Amino acid sequence: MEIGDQIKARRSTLGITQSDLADRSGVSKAMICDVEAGKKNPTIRLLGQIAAGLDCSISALIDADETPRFVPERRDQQRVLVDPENGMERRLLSSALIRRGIEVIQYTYPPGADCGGFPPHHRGTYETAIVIKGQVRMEIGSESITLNEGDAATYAADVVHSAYNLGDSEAVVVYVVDSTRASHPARPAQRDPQAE
Amino acid sequence: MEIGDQIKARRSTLGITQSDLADRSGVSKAMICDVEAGKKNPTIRLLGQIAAGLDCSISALIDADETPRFVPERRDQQRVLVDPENGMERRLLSSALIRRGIEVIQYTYPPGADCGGFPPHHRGTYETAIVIKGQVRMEIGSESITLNEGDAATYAADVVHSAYNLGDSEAVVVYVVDSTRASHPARPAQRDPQAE
DNA sequence: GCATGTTGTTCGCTATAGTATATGTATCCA
DNA sequence: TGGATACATATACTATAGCGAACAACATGC
Repeated sequence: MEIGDQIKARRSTLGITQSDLADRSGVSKAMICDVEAGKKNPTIRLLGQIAAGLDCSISALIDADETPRFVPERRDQQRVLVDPENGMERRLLSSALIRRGIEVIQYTYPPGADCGGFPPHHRGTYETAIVIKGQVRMEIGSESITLNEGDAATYAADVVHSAYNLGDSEAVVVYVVDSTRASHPARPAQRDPQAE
Repeated sequence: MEIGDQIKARRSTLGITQSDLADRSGVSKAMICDVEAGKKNPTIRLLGQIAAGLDCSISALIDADETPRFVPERRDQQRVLVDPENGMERRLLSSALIRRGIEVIQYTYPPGADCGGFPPHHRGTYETAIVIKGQVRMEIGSESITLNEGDAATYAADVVHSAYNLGDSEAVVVYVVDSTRASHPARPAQRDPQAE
């Protein structure tokens, strides 16, 4: 979906005309028309004005994607990975949001398992870890913290980070990985400079 | 943080010079210099070239924010809301990501409680619901689905949506709300058109 | 019919984005 | 003292972003 189409789509859902948008954004009517038609290559400043007029972010206009509106993810249909070494289980809970740069993953750590560490993600990646069950020790770069059931933590994941099950029963942790602003974005984020 | 500073910061973390970036992006050296210094108002196309040269998305350059690198969120320190009417509990698990447009919230539904519905979020908002415990019936717009423990679902949350605890014990659901591309973005997303 | 809007498009014109090239200025190394 | 490298700045030029205003297409009305 092209950026002009995105503007046009948002404008029509708001039920406003090009003239209205011109007034609200302070951008000339002619410019609105040309940008929607893909005839002009707007500056970032102008795009910011248009986005403001549309009550949305510039990113929303740039990163247009067609995420399906409803995606059930039954437990028995989830993508599961089990480490044969230590029995650690990894479940992907949100495949639909991956293209938007967000992952939701559930880890189940067997009791006493040494689950190794994760290599650093790209710069700008953040994670939220939520301990659903058990007690885990997390090492994030130089930080180190013990989380009990119900605890959570959010951290920059661009360093080596790891979790260890401290308890004598299995531990369950849900991770929300936000790479929406990371280097080497997961999703195809660049729009091609259209030829003139 | 200004967009030029963001480019400069990412460039230096990559350890490349302005000339290198000019080569990698196909943008003139002089332009790189001026954009970094905030003296030019780049077009979206040029910004795309620069972003490609920096291996990141345009959004990453625009939505610069300083999210703290480590935020523990102990259960007894979490922001909690309890509905006196039906005993429903709401816990905010990730306050640090809110400014990035992502919320992680845990709901605890008492058995048999009618927990009402949620009004539609803004267009472009998506949610992932993960049933940690119990059995809930979810109504999302015209869709309707029963989720058991371990099930998850991702859906566009720009329609009325609600969850009902079907079981005879409490149900726990974790919601990941992604409004990174929504209208009326939660975070201050527009950059001010800087005066020339 | 022909006024009167309303929405979208095209037409000049001016300001400026963007280029290549040259110059200045540090710093570091020989 | 010279010569590399990395960054900043200045100049002259071309392409085009962005504007106001006129224009077309399609409705409505009387």
